[in-house]
Amino acid sequence: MASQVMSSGLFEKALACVGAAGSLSKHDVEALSTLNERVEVFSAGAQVQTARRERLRLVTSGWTYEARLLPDGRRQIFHYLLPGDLISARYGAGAARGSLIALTRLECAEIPPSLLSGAGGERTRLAEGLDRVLDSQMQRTYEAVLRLGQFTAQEGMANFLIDLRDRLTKVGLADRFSFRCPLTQEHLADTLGLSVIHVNRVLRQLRTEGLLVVKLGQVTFLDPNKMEMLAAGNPIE
Amino acid sequence: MASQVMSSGLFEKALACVGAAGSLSKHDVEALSTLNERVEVFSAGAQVQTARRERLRLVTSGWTYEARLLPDGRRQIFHYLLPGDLISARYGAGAARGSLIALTRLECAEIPPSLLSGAGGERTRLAEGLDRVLDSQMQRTYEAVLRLGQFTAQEGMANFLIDLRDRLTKVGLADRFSFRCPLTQEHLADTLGLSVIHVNRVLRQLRTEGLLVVKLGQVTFLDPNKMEMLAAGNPIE
DNA sequence: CGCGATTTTGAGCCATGTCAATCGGAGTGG
DNA sequence: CCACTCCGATTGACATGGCTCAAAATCGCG
Repeated sequence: MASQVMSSGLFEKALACVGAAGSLSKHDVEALSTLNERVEVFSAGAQVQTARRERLRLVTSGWTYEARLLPDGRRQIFHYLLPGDLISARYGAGAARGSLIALTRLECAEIPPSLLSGAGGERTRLAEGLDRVLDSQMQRTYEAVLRLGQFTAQEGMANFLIDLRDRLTKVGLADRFSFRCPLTQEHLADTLGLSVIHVNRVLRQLRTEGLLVVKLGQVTFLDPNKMEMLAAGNPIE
Repeated sequence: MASQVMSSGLFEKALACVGAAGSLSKHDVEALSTLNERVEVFSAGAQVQTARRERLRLVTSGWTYEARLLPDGRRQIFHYLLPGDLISARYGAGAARGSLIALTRLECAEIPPSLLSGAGGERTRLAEGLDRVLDSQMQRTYEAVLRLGQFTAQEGMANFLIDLRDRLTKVGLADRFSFRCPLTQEHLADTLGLSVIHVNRVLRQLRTEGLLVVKLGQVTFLDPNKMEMLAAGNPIE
Protein backbone atom coordinates (compact mmCIF):
# COMPACT_ATOMS: atom_id res chain seq x y z
CA MET A 1 0.00 0.00 0.00
CA ALA A 2 3.04 2.21 0.24
CA SER A 3 3.34 1.97 -3.50
CA GLN A 4 -0.34 2.76 -3.73
CA VAL A 5 0.12 6.06 -1.91
CA MET A 6 3.26 6.73 -3.86
CA SER A 7 1.62 6.15 -7.18
CA SER A 8 -1.26 8.36 -6.22
CA GLY A 9 1.07 11.21 -5.39
CA LEU A 10 2.91 10.80 -8.64
CA PHE A 11 -0.37 10.76 -10.44
CA GLU A 12 -1.23 14.20 -9.13
CA LYS A 13 2.14 15.45 -10.16
CA ALA A 14 1.73 13.94 -13.57
CA LEU A 15 -1.56 15.72 -13.97
CA ALA A 16 0.07 19.02 -13.20
CA CYS A 17 2.81 18.50 -15.77
CA VAL A 18 0.49 17.14 -18.41
CA GLY A 19 -1.55 20.27 -18.11
CA ALA A 20 1.38 22.47 -18.99
CA ALA A 21 3.21 21.19 -22.03
CA GLY A 22 2.47 19.33 -25.21
CA SER A 23 4.35 16.25 -24.16
CA LEU A 24 4.89 14.19 -21.05
CA SER A 25 7.86 14.74 -18.80
CA LYS A 26 9.95 12.02 -17.23
CA HIS A 27 7.90 12.30 -14.06
CA ASP A 28 4.64 12.00 -15.94
CA VAL A 29 5.79 8.84 -17.59
CA GLU A 30 6.95 7.32 -14.33
CA ALA A 31 3.72 8.26 -12.62
CA LEU A 32 1.49 6.93 -15.35
CA SER A 33 3.41 3.72 -15.74
CA THR A 34 2.81 2.83 -12.11
CA LEU A 35 -0.88 3.44 -12.41
CA ASN A 36 -1.78 -0.04 -13.44
CA GLU A 37 -0.46 -3.48 -13.88
CA ARG A 38 -1.09 -3.80 -17.60
CA VAL A 39 2.42 -3.46 -18.89
CA GLU A 40 3.53 -4.93 -22.18
CA VAL A 41 7.02 -5.69 -23.35
CA PHE A 42 8.13 -6.20 -26.94
CA SER A 43 11.54 -7.31 -28.04
CA ALA A 44 13.52 -5.46 -30.67
CA GLY A 45 12.15 -6.10 -34.13
CA ALA A 46 8.74 -7.24 -32.95
CA GLN A 47 5.63 -5.87 -34.54
CA VAL A 48 3.35 -3.99 -32.18
CA GLN A 49 -0.24 -4.80 -33.06
CA THR A 50 -2.57 -1.86 -33.20
CA ALA A 51 -5.81 -3.51 -34.16
CA ARG A 52 -8.07 -2.60 -31.28
CA ARG A 53 -8.89 1.02 -31.75
CA GLU A 54 -9.93 1.72 -28.17
CA ARG A 55 -6.59 0.95 -26.58
CA LEU A 56 -4.35 3.74 -25.50
CA ARG A 57 -0.82 2.81 -24.53
CA LEU A 58 1.97 4.92 -23.15
CA VAL A 59 5.52 4.16 -24.21
CA THR A 60 7.55 4.03 -21.02
CA SER A 61 10.83 2.76 -22.40
CA GLY A 62 12.40 2.04 -25.77
CA TRP A 63 11.93 3.22 -29.36
CA THR A 64 9.32 2.30 -31.98
CA TYR A 65 8.67 3.44 -35.50
CA GLU A 66 5.80 3.22 -37.90
CA ALA A 67 6.58 2.59 -41.55
CA ARG A 68 5.00 1.59 -44.79
CA LEU A 69 6.58 -0.61 -47.43
CA LEU A 70 6.00 -0.19 -51.15
CA PRO A 71 5.80 -3.27 -53.38
CA ASP A 72 9.17 -2.49 -54.97
CA GLY A 73 10.99 -2.31 -51.64
CA ARG A 74 10.95 1.39 -50.95
CA ARG A 75 10.14 2.20 -47.37
CA GLN A 76 8.94 5.35 -45.66
CA ILE A 77 9.23 5.70 -41.91
CA PHE A 78 6.44 8.02 -40.79
CA HIS A 79 7.48 8.64 -37.23
CA TYR A 80 9.14 7.35 -34.11
CA LEU A 81 7.44 6.87 -30.79
CA LEU A 82 9.64 7.53 -27.78
CA PRO A 83 9.06 7.32 -24.03
CA GLY A 84 6.22 9.68 -23.23
CA ASP A 85 4.48 9.16 -26.57
CA LEU A 86 1.15 7.44 -26.96
CA ILE A 87 0.25 4.48 -29.14
CA SER A 88 -3.24 4.92 -30.44
CA ALA A 89 -4.81 3.26 -33.44
CA ARG A 90 -7.56 5.85 -33.41
CA TYR A 91 -5.73 9.13 -33.21
CA GLY A 92 -2.66 10.60 -34.81
CA ALA A 93 -0.35 7.73 -35.47
CA GLY A 94 -3.22 5.43 -36.27
CA ALA A 95 -3.99 7.07 -39.57
CA ALA A 96 -0.64 6.20 -41.10
CA ARG A 97 -1.82 2.68 -41.89
CA GLY A 98 1.68 1.31 -41.63
CA SER A 99 3.32 -1.27 -39.43
CA LEU A 100 4.47 -0.34 -35.98
CA ILE A 101 7.81 -1.96 -35.23
CA ALA A 102 9.80 -2.03 -32.01
CA LEU A 103 13.23 -0.67 -32.80
CA THR A 104 14.62 -1.65 -29.41
CA ARG A 105 13.21 -3.55 -26.51
CA LEU A 106 10.00 -1.70 -25.83
CA GLU A 107 7.85 -1.29 -22.76
CA CYS A 108 4.46 0.30 -22.67
CA ALA A 109 1.66 0.68 -20.17
CA GLU A 110 -1.99 0.66 -21.02
CA ILE A 111 -4.00 3.65 -19.94
CA PRO A 112 -7.41 2.39 -18.93
CA PRO A 113 -10.42 4.30 -20.22
CA SER A 114 -11.57 4.75 -16.65
CA LEU A 115 -8.88 7.35 -16.14
CA LEU A 116 -10.08 9.41 -19.08
CA SER A 117 -13.60 10.23 -17.98
CA GLY A 118 -14.77 11.22 -14.54
CA ALA A 119 -17.80 9.98 -12.63
CA GLY A 120 -20.19 12.28 -14.44
CA GLY A 121 -18.82 11.27 -17.83
CA GLU A 122 -16.87 14.49 -18.20
CA ARG A 123 -13.28 14.44 -19.41
CA THR A 124 -10.45 14.21 -16.94
CA ARG A 125 -7.63 16.70 -16.89
CA LEU A 126 -5.47 13.71 -17.71
CA ALA A 127 -7.53 13.10 -20.83
CA GLU A 128 -6.99 16.67 -21.91
CA GLY A 129 -3.30 16.37 -21.27
CA LEU A 130 -3.06 13.21 -23.31
CA ASP A 131 -5.01 14.93 -26.06
CA ARG A 132 -2.31 17.53 -26.13
CA VAL A 133 0.30 14.81 -26.48
CA LEU A 134 -1.58 13.33 -29.44
CA ASP A 135 -1.82 16.82 -30.87
CA SER A 136 1.90 17.29 -30.76
CA GLN A 137 2.43 13.89 -32.36
CA MET A 138 0.24 15.06 -35.20
CA GLN A 139 2.09 18.33 -35.49
CA ARG A 140 5.26 16.37 -36.02
CA THR A 141 3.69 14.76 -39.06
CA TYR A 142 3.26 18.18 -40.60
CA GLU A 143 6.83 19.00 -39.70
CA ALA A 144 7.80 15.91 -41.64
CA VAL A 145 5.90 17.16 -44.67
CA LEU A 146 7.72 20.47 -44.46
CA ARG A 147 11.05 18.71 -44.06
CA LEU A 148 10.54 16.35 -46.95
CA GLY A 149 9.03 18.94 -49.23
CA GLN A 150 11.24 21.96 -48.66
CA PHE A 151 14.36 21.18 -46.70
CA THR A 152 17.73 20.25 -48.13
CA ALA A 153 19.28 17.00 -46.98
CA GLN A 154 21.40 18.83 -44.41
CA GLU A 155 18.53 20.88 -43.06
CA GLY A 156 16.33 17.81 -42.90
CA MET A 157 18.95 15.83 -41.03
CA ALA A 158 19.48 18.66 -38.55
CA ASN A 159 15.75 19.19 -38.13
CA PHE A 160 15.11 15.54 -37.44
CA LEU A 161 17.98 15.07 -35.00
CA ILE A 162 17.19 18.26 -33.11
CA ASP A 163 13.57 17.16 -32.86
CA LEU A 164 14.67 13.84 -31.39
CA ARG A 165 16.91 15.64 -28.94
CA ASP A 166 14.15 17.96 -27.79
CA ARG A 167 11.71 15.14 -27.29
CA LEU A 168 14.21 12.97 -25.44
CA THR A 169 15.18 15.90 -23.26
CA LYS A 170 11.62 16.14 -21.96
CA VAL A 171 11.87 12.63 -20.56
CA GLY A 172 15.40 13.01 -19.27
CA LEU A 173 17.11 10.97 -21.99
CA ALA A 174 19.08 13.76 -23.63
CA ASP A 175 20.77 17.03 -22.86
CA ARG A 176 21.54 19.93 -25.15
CA PHE A 177 24.59 18.19 -26.56
CA SER A 178 23.90 14.53 -27.00
CA PHE A 179 21.71 11.48 -26.69
CA ARG A 180 21.83 7.76 -27.25
CA CYS A 181 20.30 6.78 -30.55
CA PRO A 182 19.65 3.26 -31.88
CA LEU A 183 19.03 4.37 -35.47
CA THR A 184 21.10 3.06 -38.35
CA GLN A 185 21.84 5.19 -41.39
CA GLU A 186 19.22 3.14 -43.19
CA HIS A 187 16.59 4.29 -40.71
CA LEU A 188 17.67 7.87 -41.24
CA ALA A 189 17.49 7.39 -45.00
CA ASP A 190 13.97 5.97 -44.93
CA THR A 191 12.87 8.73 -42.59
CA LEU A 192 14.33 11.62 -44.57
CA GLY A 193 13.62 10.25 -48.03
CA LEU A 194 17.30 9.93 -48.92
CA SER A 195 19.53 7.07 -50.01
CA VAL A 196 21.66 5.43 -47.35
CA ILE A 197 24.77 6.56 -49.14
CA HIS A 198 23.68 10.14 -49.22
CA VAL A 199 22.85 10.03 -45.53
CA ASN A 200 26.40 8.95 -44.97
CA ARG A 201 27.70 11.85 -47.05
CA VAL A 202 25.52 14.38 -45.24
CA LEU A 203 26.69 13.13 -41.86
CA ARG A 204 30.30 13.27 -42.97
CA GLN A 205 29.80 16.79 -44.20
CA LEU A 206 28.24 17.93 -40.93
CA ARG A 207 31.10 16.23 -39.10
CA THR A 208 33.69 17.96 -41.25
CA GLU A 209 32.05 21.30 -40.58
CA GLY A 210 32.38 20.65 -36.87
CA LEU A 211 28.66 20.53 -36.18
CA LEU A 212 27.94 16.96 -35.28
CA VAL A 213 29.25 13.49 -34.55
CA VAL A 214 27.19 10.34 -34.95
CA LYS A 215 28.95 7.30 -33.59
CA LEU A 216 28.40 4.13 -31.60
CA GLY A 217 24.68 4.67 -31.16
CA GLN A 218 25.35 8.15 -29.87
CA VAL A 219 24.51 11.50 -31.44
CA THR A 220 26.62 14.45 -30.30
CA PHE A 221 26.13 18.06 -31.33
CA LEU A 222 29.44 19.87 -31.37
CA ASP A 223 27.74 23.14 -32.17
CA PRO A 224 24.12 23.07 -30.96
CA ASN A 225 23.50 26.67 -32.00
CA LYS A 226 24.34 26.13 -35.62
CA MET A 227 22.46 22.84 -35.62
CA GLU A 228 19.38 24.58 -34.32
CA MET A 229 19.65 27.22 -37.00
CA LEU A 230 19.98 24.56 -39.68
CA ALA A 231 17.09 22.64 -38.19
CA ALA A 232 14.85 25.67 -38.55
CA GLY A 233 15.62 25.95 -42.23
CA ASN A 234 18.08 28.82 -42.00
CA PRO A 235 21.33 28.70 -43.91
CA ILE A 236 24.53 28.36 -41.89
CA GLU A 237 26.06 31.79 -41.18
CA MET B 1 -41.75 24.97 -42.70
CA ALA B 2 -41.54 23.03 -45.90
CA SER B 3 -37.84 23.64 -45.89
CA GLN B 4 -37.80 22.59 -42.29
CA VAL B 5 -39.21 19.20 -43.14
CA MET B 6 -37.04 18.97 -46.19
CA SER B 7 -33.89 19.73 -44.30
CA SER B 8 -34.79 17.23 -41.67
CA GLY B 9 -35.19 14.51 -44.27
CA LEU B 10 -31.88 15.34 -45.82
CA PHE B 11 -30.31 15.24 -42.43
CA GLU B 12 -31.37 11.64 -41.97
CA LYS B 13 -30.02 10.77 -45.35
CA ALA B 14 -26.79 12.50 -44.56
CA LEU B 15 -26.47 10.48 -41.40
CA ALA B 16 -26.82 7.27 -43.35
CA CYS B 17 -24.12 8.23 -45.80
CA VAL B 18 -21.79 9.62 -43.20
CA GLY B 19 -21.96 6.32 -41.45
CA ALA B 20 -20.71 4.44 -44.44
CA ALA B 21 -17.65 6.07 -45.91
CA GLY B 22 -14.67 8.07 -44.78
CA SER B 23 -15.81 11.22 -46.50
CA LEU B 24 -19.02 13.07 -47.14
CA SER B 25 -21.00 12.58 -50.32
CA LYS B 26 -22.61 15.31 -52.32
CA HIS B 27 -25.89 14.64 -50.57
CA ASP B 28 -24.29 14.82 -47.13
CA VAL B 29 -22.83 18.19 -47.94
CA GLU B 30 -26.12 19.52 -49.25
CA ALA B 31 -27.99 18.20 -46.27
CA LEU B 32 -25.57 19.55 -43.70
CA SER B 33 -25.31 22.92 -45.35
CA THR B 34 -29.04 23.46 -45.02
CA LEU B 35 -28.98 22.60 -41.35
CA ASN B 36 -28.31 26.05 -40.08
CA GLU B 37 -28.08 29.63 -41.07
CA ARG B 38 -24.45 30.20 -40.15
CA VAL B 39 -22.87 30.26 -43.56
CA GLU B 40 -19.64 32.07 -44.27
CA VAL B 41 -18.27 33.19 -47.59
CA PHE B 42 -14.66 34.06 -48.33
CA SER B 43 -13.40 35.53 -51.54
CA ALA B 44 -10.46 34.06 -53.44
CA GLY B 45 -7.19 34.85 -51.74
CA ALA B 46 -8.73 35.63 -48.36
CA GLN B 47 -7.28 34.14 -45.23
CA VAL B 48 -9.64 31.90 -43.29
CA GLN B 49 -9.12 32.51 -39.62
CA THR B 50 -8.91 29.41 -37.50
CA ALA B 51 -8.36 30.87 -34.09
CA ARG B 52 -11.31 29.56 -32.14
CA ARG B 53 -10.59 25.91 -31.57
CA GLU B 54 -14.17 24.85 -30.89
CA ARG B 55 -15.56 25.78 -34.28
CA LEU B 56 -16.22 23.08 -36.80
CA ARG B 57 -17.00 24.22 -40.32
CA LEU B 58 -17.96 22.24 -43.36
CA VAL B 59 -16.71 23.37 -46.75
CA THR B 60 -19.72 23.40 -49.03
CA SER B 61 -18.20 25.04 -52.07
CA GLY B 62 -14.77 26.14 -53.30
CA TRP B 63 -11.16 25.21 -52.61
CA THR B 64 -8.84 26.11 -49.72
CA TYR B 65 -5.29 25.21 -48.87
CA GLU B 66 -3.16 25.38 -45.76
CA ALA B 67 0.46 26.37 -46.19
CA ARG B 68 3.49 27.48 -44.26
CA LEU B 69 6.03 29.99 -45.44
CA LEU B 70 9.73 29.83 -44.58
CA PRO B 71 11.66 33.03 -43.93
CA ASP B 72 13.58 32.64 -47.20
CA GLY B 73 10.45 32.37 -49.32
CA ARG B 74 10.07 28.62 -49.64
CA ARG B 75 6.49 27.49 -49.20
CA GLN B 76 4.97 24.14 -48.40
CA ILE B 77 1.29 23.51 -49.03
CA PHE B 78 0.17 20.90 -46.54
CA HIS B 79 -3.23 20.08 -47.93
CA TYR B 80 -6.31 21.27 -49.75
CA LEU B 81 -9.79 21.33 -48.29
CA LEU B 82 -12.54 20.62 -50.80
CA PRO B 83 -16.32 20.50 -50.52
CA GLY B 84 -17.15 17.85 -47.94
CA ASP B 85 -14.02 18.50 -45.90
CA LEU B 86 -14.04 19.96 -42.42
CA ILE B 87 -12.21 22.99 -41.13
CA SER B 88 -11.15 22.37 -37.56
CA ALA B 89 -8.45 24.15 -35.63
CA ARG B 90 -8.46 21.37 -33.09
CA TYR B 91 -8.22 18.24 -35.16
CA GLY B 92 -6.28 17.14 -38.19
CA ALA B 93 -5.69 20.24 -40.21
CA GLY B 94 -5.29 22.33 -37.10
CA ALA B 95 -1.93 20.87 -36.19
CA ALA B 96 -0.23 22.14 -39.32
CA ARG B 97 0.14 25.62 -37.83
CA GLY B 98 0.05 27.23 -41.21
CA SER B 99 -2.22 29.77 -42.83
CA LEU B 100 -5.47 28.67 -44.37
CA ILE B 101 -6.08 30.50 -47.62
CA ALA B 102 -9.12 30.46 -49.88
CA LEU B 103 -7.96 29.44 -53.32
CA THR B 104 -11.31 30.26 -54.92
CA ARG B 105 -14.47 31.81 -53.62
CA LEU B 106 -15.24 29.65 -50.64
CA GLU B 107 -18.43 28.84 -48.79
CA CYS B 108 -18.65 26.99 -45.55
CA ALA B 109 -21.33 26.18 -43.02
CA GLU B 110 -20.75 25.98 -39.31
CA ILE B 111 -21.75 22.76 -37.63
CA PRO B 112 -23.12 23.68 -34.21
CA PRO B 113 -21.89 21.62 -31.25
CA SER B 114 -25.51 20.82 -30.44
CA LEU B 115 -25.57 18.38 -33.35
CA LEU B 116 -22.59 16.47 -32.06
CA SER B 117 -23.88 15.29 -28.71
CA GLY B 118 -27.32 13.97 -27.92
CA ALA B 119 -29.51 14.83 -24.98
CA GLY B 120 -27.73 12.46 -22.63
CA GLY B 121 -24.34 13.84 -23.63
CA GLU B 122 -23.54 10.82 -25.80
CA ARG B 123 -22.07 11.26 -29.24
CA THR B 124 -24.33 11.52 -32.22
CA ARG B 125 -23.95 9.27 -35.22
CA LEU B 126 -23.22 12.47 -37.07
CA ALA B 127 -20.33 13.17 -34.72
CA GLU B 128 -18.91 9.74 -35.44
CA GLY B 129 -19.28 10.28 -39.15
CA LEU B 130 -17.50 13.60 -38.98
CA ASP B 131 -14.78 11.95 -36.94
CA ARG B 132 -14.28 9.59 -39.80
CA VAL B 133 -13.95 12.53 -42.17
CA LEU B 134 -11.30 14.09 -39.95
CA ASP B 135 -9.60 10.71 -39.85
CA SER B 136 -9.37 10.53 -43.60
CA GLN B 137 -8.04 14.07 -43.72
CA MET B 138 -5.30 12.92 -41.37
CA GLN B 139 -4.58 9.87 -43.46
CA ARG B 140 -3.97 12.12 -46.41
CA THR B 141 -1.22 13.84 -44.46
CA TYR B 142 0.57 10.52 -44.16
CA GLU B 143 0.03 9.94 -47.86
CA ALA B 144 1.77 13.25 -48.42
CA VAL B 145 4.74 12.06 -46.36
CA LEU B 146 4.96 8.91 -48.43
CA ARG B 147 4.69 10.89 -51.64
CA LEU B 148 7.32 13.45 -50.70
CA GLY B 149 9.68 10.90 -49.21
CA GLN B 150 9.54 8.04 -51.70
CA PHE B 151 7.76 8.92 -54.90
CA THR B 152 9.38 10.23 -58.04
CA ALA B 153 8.07 13.49 -59.42
CA GLN B 154 5.85 11.66 -61.91
CA GLU B 155 4.46 9.28 -59.32
CA GLY B 156 3.87 12.13 -56.92
CA MET B 157 2.04 14.16 -59.53
CA ALA B 158 -0.13 11.21 -60.48
CA ASN B 159 -0.79 10.35 -56.86
CA PHE B 160 -1.83 13.86 -56.00
CA LEU B 161 -4.08 14.38 -59.03
CA ILE B 162 -5.74 10.99 -58.64
CA ASP B 163 -6.37 11.77 -54.99
CA LEU B 164 -8.02 15.05 -55.94
CA ARG B 165 -10.13 13.25 -58.52
CA ASP B 166 -11.30 10.64 -56.05
CA ARG B 167 -12.23 13.21 -53.45
CA LEU B 168 -14.04 15.41 -55.93
CA THR B 169 -15.88 12.41 -57.30
CA LYS B 170 -17.44 11.78 -53.89
CA VAL B 171 -19.11 15.17 -53.99
CA GLY B 172 -20.07 14.99 -57.64
CA LEU B 173 -17.41 17.36 -58.95
CA ALA B 174 -15.41 14.87 -60.99
CA ASP B 175 -15.75 11.71 -62.99
CA ARG B 176 -13.18 9.08 -63.78
CA PHE B 177 -11.67 11.16 -66.56
CA SER B 178 -11.59 14.77 -65.54
CA PHE B 179 -12.33 17.59 -63.15
CA ARG B 180 -12.09 21.35 -62.95
CA CYS B 181 -9.02 22.45 -61.08
CA PRO B 182 -8.04 25.99 -60.05
CA LEU B 183 -4.43 25.13 -59.22
CA THR B 184 -1.51 26.81 -60.93
CA GLN B 185 1.74 24.99 -61.57
CA GLU B 186 3.15 26.97 -58.68
CA HIS B 187 0.58 25.42 -56.34
CA LEU B 188 1.49 21.99 -57.63
CA ALA B 189 5.17 22.75 -57.10
CA ASP B 190 4.71 23.86 -53.51
CA THR B 191 2.54 20.85 -52.82
CA LEU B 192 4.85 18.26 -54.31
CA GLY B 193 8.12 19.82 -53.19
CA LEU B 194 9.26 20.52 -56.76
CA SER B 195 10.25 23.65 -58.67
CA VAL B 196 7.65 25.23 -60.91
CA ILE B 197 9.79 24.51 -63.91
CA HIS B 198 10.08 20.87 -63.09
CA VAL B 199 6.35 20.60 -62.57
CA ASN B 200 5.96 21.91 -66.07
CA ARG B 201 8.35 19.31 -67.44
CA VAL B 202 6.65 16.47 -65.59
CA LEU B 203 3.28 17.54 -66.93
CA ARG B 204 4.68 17.76 -70.44
CA GLN B 205 6.16 14.31 -70.10
CA LEU B 206 2.87 12.82 -68.90
CA ARG B 207 1.15 14.57 -71.77
CA THR B 208 3.66 13.26 -74.29
CA GLU B 209 3.11 9.76 -72.97
CA GLY B 210 -0.59 10.16 -73.59
CA LEU B 211 -1.59 9.91 -69.94
CA LEU B 212 -2.84 13.33 -69.03
CA VAL B 213 -3.75 16.84 -70.14
CA VAL B 214 -3.78 19.81 -67.79
CA LYS B 215 -5.26 22.86 -69.43
CA LEU B 216 -7.57 25.78 -68.82
CA GLY B 217 -8.20 24.92 -65.20
CA GLN B 218 -9.15 21.44 -66.25
CA VAL B 219 -7.37 18.17 -65.54
CA THR B 220 -8.09 15.32 -67.95
CA PHE B 221 -6.80 11.80 -67.66
CA LEU B 222 -6.35 10.26 -71.08
CA ASP B 223 -5.42 6.92 -69.57
CA PRO B 224 -6.93 6.62 -66.08
CA ASN B 225 -5.63 3.07 -65.65
CA LYS B 226 -2.00 3.96 -66.14
CA MET B 227 -2.43 7.07 -64.03
CA GLU B 228 -3.83 5.00 -61.20
CA MET B 229 -0.91 2.59 -61.44
CA LEU B 230 1.55 5.47 -61.34
CA ALA B 231 -0.33 7.03 -58.44
CA ALA B 232 0.10 3.86 -56.42
CA GLY B 233 3.84 3.95 -56.87
CA ASN B 234 4.06 1.28 -59.57
CA PRO B 235 6.22 1.87 -62.60
CA ILE B 236 4.46 2.25 -65.94
CA GLU B 237 4.41 -1.13 -67.65
C1' DC C 1 -4.51 46.33 -77.67
C1' DG C 2 -1.49 45.87 -73.75
C1' DC C 3 -0.18 44.31 -69.35
C1' DG C 4 0.66 40.90 -65.57
C1' DA C 5 0.45 36.24 -64.51
C1' DT C 6 1.33 31.77 -66.07
C1' DT C 7 3.29 28.45 -68.96
C1' DT C 8 6.85 26.73 -71.84
C1' DT C 9 11.61 25.97 -73.49
C1' DG C 10 16.70 25.66 -73.45
C1' DA C 11 21.37 25.38 -71.35
C1' DG C 12 24.11 24.19 -67.71
C1' DC C 13 24.91 22.87 -62.85
C1' DC C 14 24.43 20.66 -58.48
C1' DA C 15 22.29 17.53 -55.31
C1' DT C 16 21.31 13.16 -54.87
C1' DG C 17 20.94 8.33 -56.64
C1' DT C 18 23.20 3.84 -58.32
C1' DC C 19 26.71 0.50 -58.52
C1' DA C 20 30.67 -1.64 -56.78
C1' DA C 21 33.96 -2.33 -53.43
C1' DT C 22 36.34 -1.91 -49.00
C1' DC C 23 36.51 -1.43 -44.18
C1' DG C 24 35.35 -2.04 -39.32
C1' DG C 25 33.38 -3.85 -35.28
C1' DA C 26 30.44 -7.49 -32.86
C1' DG C 27 29.27 -12.00 -32.31
C1' DT C 28 30.22 -17.07 -33.04
C1' DG C 29 32.30 -21.29 -33.35
C1' DG C 30 36.47 -23.85 -33.23
C1' DC D 1 42.74 -16.63 -28.93
C1' DC D 2 41.93 -16.86 -33.71
C1' DA D 3 39.31 -17.21 -38.03
C1' DC D 4 35.00 -16.48 -39.92
C1' DT D 5 30.92 -14.07 -40.88
C1' DC D 6 27.60 -10.54 -40.96
C1' DC D 7 25.91 -6.13 -40.75
C1' DG D 8 26.57 -1.46 -40.93
C1' DA D 9 29.56 2.40 -42.24
C1' DT D 10 32.50 4.39 -45.65
C1' DT D 11 34.45 5.60 -50.04
C1' DG D 12 34.96 6.31 -55.16
C1' DA D 13 33.32 6.66 -59.88
C1' DC D 14 29.68 7.71 -62.49
C1' DA D 15 24.68 8.59 -63.93
C1' DT D 16 20.67 11.40 -63.53
C1' DG D 17 16.71 13.84 -61.62
C1' DG D 18 15.62 18.01 -60.44
C1' DC D 19 17.15 23.02 -59.80
C1' DT D 20 18.66 27.76 -61.46
C1' DC D 21 18.90 31.31 -64.63
C1' DA D 22 17.30 33.54 -68.59
C1' DA D 23 14.07 34.29 -72.07
C1' DA D 24 10.19 33.63 -75.07
C1' DA D 25 5.50 32.29 -75.87
C1' DT D 26 0.57 32.29 -74.20
C1' DC D 27 -3.26 33.25 -71.66
C1' DG D 28 -6.63 36.06 -69.08
C1' DC D 29 -8.37 40.28 -68.51
C1' DG D 30 -9.20 45.30 -68.39
